[in-house]
Amino acid sequence: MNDLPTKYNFKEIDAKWADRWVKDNVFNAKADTKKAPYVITIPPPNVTGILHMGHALNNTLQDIIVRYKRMKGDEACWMVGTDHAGIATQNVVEKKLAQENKTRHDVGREEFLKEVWDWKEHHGSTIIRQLKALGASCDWPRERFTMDEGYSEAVKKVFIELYKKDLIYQGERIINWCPRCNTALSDEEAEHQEHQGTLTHIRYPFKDNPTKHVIVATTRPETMLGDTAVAVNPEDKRYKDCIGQTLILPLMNREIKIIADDFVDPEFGTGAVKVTPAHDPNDFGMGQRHNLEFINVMHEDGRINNNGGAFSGLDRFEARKKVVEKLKEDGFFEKVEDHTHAVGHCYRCDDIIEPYLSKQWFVKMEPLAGPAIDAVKTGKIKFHPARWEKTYMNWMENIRDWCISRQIWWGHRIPVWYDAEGNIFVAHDEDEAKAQAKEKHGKDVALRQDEDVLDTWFSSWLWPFATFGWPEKTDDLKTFYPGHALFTAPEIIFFWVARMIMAGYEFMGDLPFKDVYIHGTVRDAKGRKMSKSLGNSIDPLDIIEKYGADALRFSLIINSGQDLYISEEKFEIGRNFANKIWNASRLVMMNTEGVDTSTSLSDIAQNDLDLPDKWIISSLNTTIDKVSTAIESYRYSEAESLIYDFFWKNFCDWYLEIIKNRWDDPTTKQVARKVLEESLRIMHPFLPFVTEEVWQHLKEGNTLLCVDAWPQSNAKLIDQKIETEMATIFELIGSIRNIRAEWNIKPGEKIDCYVSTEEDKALLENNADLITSLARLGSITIEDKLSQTKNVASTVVGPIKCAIPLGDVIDVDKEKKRIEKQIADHTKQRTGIEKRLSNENFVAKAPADVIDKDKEKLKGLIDKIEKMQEVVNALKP
RNA sequence: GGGCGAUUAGCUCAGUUGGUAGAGCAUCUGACUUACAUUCAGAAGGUCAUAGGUUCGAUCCCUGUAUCGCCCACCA
Repeated sequence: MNDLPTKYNFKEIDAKWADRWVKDNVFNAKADTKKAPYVITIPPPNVTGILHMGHALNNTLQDIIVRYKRMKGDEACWMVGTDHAGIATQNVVEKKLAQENKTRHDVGREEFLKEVWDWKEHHGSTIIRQLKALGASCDWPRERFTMDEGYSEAVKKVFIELYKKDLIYQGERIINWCPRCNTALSDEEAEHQEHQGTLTHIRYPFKDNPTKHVIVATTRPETMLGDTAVAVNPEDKRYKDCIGQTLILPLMNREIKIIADDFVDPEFGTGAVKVTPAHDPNDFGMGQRHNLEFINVMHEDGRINNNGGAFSGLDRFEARKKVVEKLKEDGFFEKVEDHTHAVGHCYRCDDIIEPYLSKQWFVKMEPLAGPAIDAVKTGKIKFHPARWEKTYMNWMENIRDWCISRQIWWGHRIPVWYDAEGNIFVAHDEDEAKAQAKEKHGKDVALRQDEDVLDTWFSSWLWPFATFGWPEKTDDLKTFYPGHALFTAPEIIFFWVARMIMAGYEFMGDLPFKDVYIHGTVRDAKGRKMSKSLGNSIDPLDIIEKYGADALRFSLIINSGQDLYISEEKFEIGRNFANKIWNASRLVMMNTEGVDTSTSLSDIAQNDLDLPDKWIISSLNTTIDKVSTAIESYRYSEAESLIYDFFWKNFCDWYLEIIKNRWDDPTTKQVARKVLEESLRIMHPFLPFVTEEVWQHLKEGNTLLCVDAWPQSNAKLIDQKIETEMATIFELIGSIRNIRAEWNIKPGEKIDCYVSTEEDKALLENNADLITSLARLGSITIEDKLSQTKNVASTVVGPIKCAIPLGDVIDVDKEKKRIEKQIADHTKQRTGIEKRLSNENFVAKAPADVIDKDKEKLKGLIDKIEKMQEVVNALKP
């Protein structure tokens, strides 16, 4: 039991623990806990989702903090679940139907929804399984779905509440409409493609003087049939006098006014724009601002309707030709020129999308934004890195109303019913709506429910509290709201983060979380976003298979500064490190069998320890401190570097090498064993699988590491001086090894060292054994003055601490000059700082800690200069 | 067009309150040391994009320029 297998078999280990942790239910938080709760909520992945690198990064970050907090003794709850992802999911099922040559209209709404639910039952938990394989320590029994029963209640309640508060209204808006599919598309579904089109210039004559005209330009001439104004920039001198005058719309003979609007760019085209409020999003905006008439000239299938006069019945492209012909005939045509511009295409049938006027539901956002803005302004909610606050503020301060209705079937159906007269009844269900209608009409009337469903984000924005049972007043809600942190990608700050904050204040009266960590985007080695269509994505599941889940996690995090540029070799660092942990553990365990492990490091340190033991204990405690701080400050890659350096460089490369021939010393055994144990603890959040497996062997299966304690650092065990001294010794040994090779000194031979200060002399003398054994020398002699020989040595360590004579290599004069230059630099600094400290202005204004720091620096500089001066004085050629 | 970033070794990036530039890959040199070759010891490689400014001192703070990128809105 106490031995590790020779081979680190991550596949077996990963699978074993992923399974065991879930089975033992160790990640389930208790609502009736006495511990401090720590709560994060997962950005719910789409039910259609499969784990990609972005997920892997996002969830590893969350897992690190949640495992850390759990070990620290908090009641850690990582709320988990999936999002119904309206459009994405509907697409999957529609595609399936398409294979049978059917559309959703063929099967009908009810049957179609059954199909979607069916799909969800069979395929909806793929990503959950994958998260488990990644090692995510989510609160699995609490898993939710944004369309499960209770959650749907929450969504309805929110809609009704907002409606009652007059914060939800029905209004008109331009949406993307596909005339071929006969459906509305979201902005995400409209693919903009560069398109070689034309810009047709048309003359609009003045009513009072038909010989004069204004020229407008358009890419879609047929829309002129619905024009209700011409707009110019208010600052445009060419048109200043025309503002307010009346034009005659050609072909339709409608009187339209010239209006002034800032939207118009005087530089583009003629500086005059035809305004078609019903067929263009920008014109729609102008239409609202100027109270224009909205004339819809098109049927849903793209044919011109009766508002199009002589052109009614024509298809939109046919009409385009005919309109231009007629304009030419009637003398209103000015010219046509080529024009390349982006045109929206339907993602499904690739047909050109028509901006189309329709009725939609909206949420008034401005009243909700206030508390959410304050929360960030006052620092109650913090972004990490802080710069994202600017992005957030910029959006919040210019917030626009939120269009929440979607013309699809999969989702939360809008809880609105209409009677024959179009009266609106907002209710939880049809019965309640009927009751309302009965009250109004005094009798039973037939109602029909709104066909549309709600935007997916309208359920996601309730995630931090709806998952805990809201609107019921549950124990969960009481314990786990508000939460603590949110981890997500920058592109959904608006869609999701901002809205969750608003919902938190509106419905819970409190913020949903205190910290928002925004991580980078995962890209390929060339900087392109990873995507299926580009074929450049690296599948995290492949990496898990090939390198192990720990390797995936570790490598991702250590690369996670801003955006991550990933190629497969990047995962070697994690694989190598996990392998190193395995083998170092093996070495320690082979040599410490039967050792007493009940004594803590603090107690062991009560004994009179050797320098290397003291050093590794000090270094461990320093690392524990720094890693804890780094995790709590959301600096994960730094935390990993610290762990990596400590474990690999200090523990393995130096400490384990030093003690190689001292395994019979019981104290050393204890120290090595304990340091390994503590190292496993601090490495666990980052590499949970390998550390858990080693732990089981080390502890003979008595406890699980994932629910064991995070180590407490002991300030008494940290000795900065020892750490510096050891660094010096290591540097020296490195040099000696190098020189040995260079000068072909055989192992066991003698070498002379020269030091320049008493301190260094003592350091070397006290550790002569350590140095000779590690440098594989027979012995060293230490002379205390560099000046005693003319031909001093090649390698100088630090600011001339020690030199090794190996012939006529060093030039003492040169060495002297080098140090003198350093002294000069330091002196310059010194006078600079002195000058600053004697400046009354500075002393009066600067904060106390800045002045203290200056003073400290000054003291350090003076020390340094004095020491170096000594060295120079000693250097006599 | 609006907003926000980036520019440091051949590559990918650290560098947190301004004080003599760091890591990992890659390259080269050495080591077969019985935990690990997914190893160990070293070397080489940077006017910190550019031009100014503030400062005794700038990779760091301020301004301009260039190049690259992201988000939002998309131009009749």
